Amino acid sequence: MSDMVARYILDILDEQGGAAEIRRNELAMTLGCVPSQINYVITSRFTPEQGFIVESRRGGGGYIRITRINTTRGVAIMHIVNAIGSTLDKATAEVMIENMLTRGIIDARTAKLMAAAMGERAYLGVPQEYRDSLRAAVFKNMLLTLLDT
Amino acid sequence: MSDMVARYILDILDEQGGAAEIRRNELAMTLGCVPSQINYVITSRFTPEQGFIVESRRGGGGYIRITRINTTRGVAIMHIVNAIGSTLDKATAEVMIENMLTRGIIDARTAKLMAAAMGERAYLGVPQEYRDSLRAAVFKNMLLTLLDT
DNA sequence: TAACCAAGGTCAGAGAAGGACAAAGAGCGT
DNA sequence: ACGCTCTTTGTCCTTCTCTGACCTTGGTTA
Repeated sequence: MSDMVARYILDILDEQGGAAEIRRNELAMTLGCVPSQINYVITSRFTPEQGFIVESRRGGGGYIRITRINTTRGVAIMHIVNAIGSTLDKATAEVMIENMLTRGIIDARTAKLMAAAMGERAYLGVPQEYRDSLRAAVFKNMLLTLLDT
Repeated sequence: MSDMVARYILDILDEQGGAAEIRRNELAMTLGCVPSQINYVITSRFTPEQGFIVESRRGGGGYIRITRINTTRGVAIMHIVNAIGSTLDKATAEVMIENMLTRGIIDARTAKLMAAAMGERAYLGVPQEYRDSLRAAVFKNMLLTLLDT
């Protein structure tokens, strides 16, 4: 089933040149599965890690939009994302940011912004043991959106 | 429907350079919706939070005037920083970011980046009770760096 | 001034999507 | 058989939208 759903989405992605907008319930109907199956497929096979961006909206006229990322910049970023484990200390983050800056993957302002989000000051209220994993998550999240631009 | 109404208003706003004056019933008629729909759209998408001022008048010759606000960057940013308390939930952060975007304080990429750092997904491993205060700290930190760019 | 008409405002309730998560199932390697 | 991972499903939740009944305010007119 999951394969079918995934293939269906990939087909649209190909037809539409990298962007697919679906309506969850509708798709579930046409493919004959429960709606949450769509969520499962998306969260398991269309993750940012695998090169996709997913946006969605609830309520009337809601949708799920899936976009494929492709640029070389994207590849570089994915590389970095993959290199980050479940934790990330400030120093390492800073090296990575600096690295991206010199490689032209990000501009100076973006670098500053990211560095700010990694700074120790931002995590003052958080117990030591959570800081680095949190930092990793925030950093990954930010990187992934860079794919979009 | 809401999208249509919003787009219609935004179009006028652009044409008129930041100010749109509409008549509720008339607009509802031309767009084919109930009058209160107009109110809904305005209260949900043209809030002060999002950078708009709305004035209106009832009775004969009544109107609704929507104006886009435009302050200088630094002031605006400080305003936002000050508006953030010790905690910040995701929804509020998103509204603020959207607001900054529409006001031209930040560009689309920056907005996405910041939104990513605010996203619930980034805080999955963190106990609920720390998330919002952490988010507030990260957000403020990022905002402050925007000041010197 | 009282009565009336013309706007716009409020609010609650129904409906329309999508999201999160837990429980159960299916396959597979050891 | 056991444990692990990936799937499938269902239930409950949150967000966003739409509508209608009723309210308030501002002009107009007799």
